[in-house]
Amino acid sequence: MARAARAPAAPAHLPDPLMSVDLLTWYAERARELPWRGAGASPYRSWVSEVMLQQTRVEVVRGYFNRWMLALPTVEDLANAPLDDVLALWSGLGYYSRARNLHAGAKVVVAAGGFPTSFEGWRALPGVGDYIAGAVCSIALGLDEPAVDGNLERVLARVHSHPGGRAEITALARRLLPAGRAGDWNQALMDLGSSLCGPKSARCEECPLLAHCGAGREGQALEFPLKKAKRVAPARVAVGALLRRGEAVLLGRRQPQGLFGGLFELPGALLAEADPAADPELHPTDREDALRSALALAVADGAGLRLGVGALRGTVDHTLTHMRLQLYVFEAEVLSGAPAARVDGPWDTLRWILPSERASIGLSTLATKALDLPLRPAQGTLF
DNA sequence: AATTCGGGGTA
DNA sequence: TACCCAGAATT
Repeated sequence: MARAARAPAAPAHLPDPLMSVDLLTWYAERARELPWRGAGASPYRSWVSEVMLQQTRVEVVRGYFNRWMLALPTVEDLANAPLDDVLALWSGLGYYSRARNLHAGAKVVVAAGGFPTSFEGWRALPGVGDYIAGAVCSIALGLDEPAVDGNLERVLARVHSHPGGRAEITALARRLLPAGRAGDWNQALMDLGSSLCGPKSARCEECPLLAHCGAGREGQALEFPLKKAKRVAPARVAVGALLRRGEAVLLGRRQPQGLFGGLFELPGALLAEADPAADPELHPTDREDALRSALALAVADGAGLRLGVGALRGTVDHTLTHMRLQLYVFEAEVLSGAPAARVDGPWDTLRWILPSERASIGLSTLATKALDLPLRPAQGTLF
């Protein structure tokens, strides 16, 4: 259902301040145990965890967070690490600008001689928006700041019978916030949103806020907040070349901004939506020939290599938020030239990568799938 | 205000 | 399939 064109801005229900007492009581008994909570809390750990948790589920983050802290236990370690190492630790987590911004932010913090001590200070760091600034300030610094993520927006929209919207819900959160307990209060609502008050199910009878909740008492919890209609992701076609030199494979490192920025991938190209080879009506044989041509052109242009494109090794289907990708991976050989990145090309570096180096470079899940395409039957995989 | 950024769990 | 997840930056 699309957000109403003239949604009422005012909440249809205002809870009393005692709501926070019931919420904190509930939280004291059943807070989730997480590596960045309790004795594990610090500005650095809180910051890293919040960045990792952006649009990413808690259970996925646990493993990444623990590995990260073993490799980069302090902000100085992060600031001094090469970006390739940082992206290697982030590989598979997605939204790679988060890692690039975190790395850049660590350099800012170290240069400044320490972490910011105010909301505005945190908010000025790259990759830190209103939510993360509020979360770190309330949880790690004890400041009275709201931190409205998807959980807070959903729970508080229901409590107030309000259509939602980050700015308006933040204002409502601020007036309920119990002084001195903002960190616990924010996290309590996050836990509540992840356990009882979900997007598609609300177990209101178990909820400590039911007596305070406008939508819950009306049996209308799932009607709030209003949802926005989203468009379907278009299908796109991409090509990649598998070039081998002994055990090594030639990979390109994408320029450090935009899609998969700073990550390594098979040399190739994302075809334009209007490319004839992307026509779903095209005969498979004609398509393969068109893709071979597109691949040879892309690698000649971006890597300075003249290729002989051979057999289709396989295809990889991969879904991103805003597009569905089908990657065609071709075996290929270098007919002439040496790998050379172009300043304005898609890659800033081209490098022959050995299997043993795989864990030390940034790889998207898409690139990992491409590298893991099976060799000819009974020969295993490449790496 | 919309779009661009990944990937996966869940129904 | 279609959501949507401890969102931020860009246009």
